[in-house]
Amino acid sequence: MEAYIGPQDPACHAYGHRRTARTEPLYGPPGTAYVYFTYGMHWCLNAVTEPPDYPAAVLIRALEPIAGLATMRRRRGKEPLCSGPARLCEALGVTGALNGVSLQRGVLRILEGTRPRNRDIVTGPRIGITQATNWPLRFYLKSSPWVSAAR
DNA sequence: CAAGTGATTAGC
DNA sequence: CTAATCACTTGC
Repeated sequence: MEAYIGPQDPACHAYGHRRTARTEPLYGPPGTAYVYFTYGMHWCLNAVTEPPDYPAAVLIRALEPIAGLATMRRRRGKEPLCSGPARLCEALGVTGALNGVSLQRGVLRILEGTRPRNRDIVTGPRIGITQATNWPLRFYLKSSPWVSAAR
């Protein structure tokens, strides 16, 4: 995942408190989905992280597909299934219809699971951005094949 | 490496 | 209104 840490982050969609129709969900409560459409064809899923009116979120870049593999394969049509922010949205069927919904209750939820040990979490520069390119706000598991396939 | 693709945004 | 940009993926 990658953090987009708010008004002072030039790579954040809400940089400088930019508040438009698109960025509105970022100003909602933590646990809100922020789903945006980019490059004319891809959806990307974020989870809002800060209290209302402080627009910050994390972009989900990869996950380990555990259940519903057949459905994911049908939606994606190819591998990898969930390595990459737009791939994972396609595999999970996430679209703009879920923009602004709660990720704590509803059809799309982020559950509390087994937390990785801190020493297994690695940081690095965020991918694919043109601003603040070397801020170490990408967090991932070094030994995870799913994130390595996410570039 | 470049193309595809269209919403979003800033700037007239 | 116009034009530039874009937190990506795929196929050369």
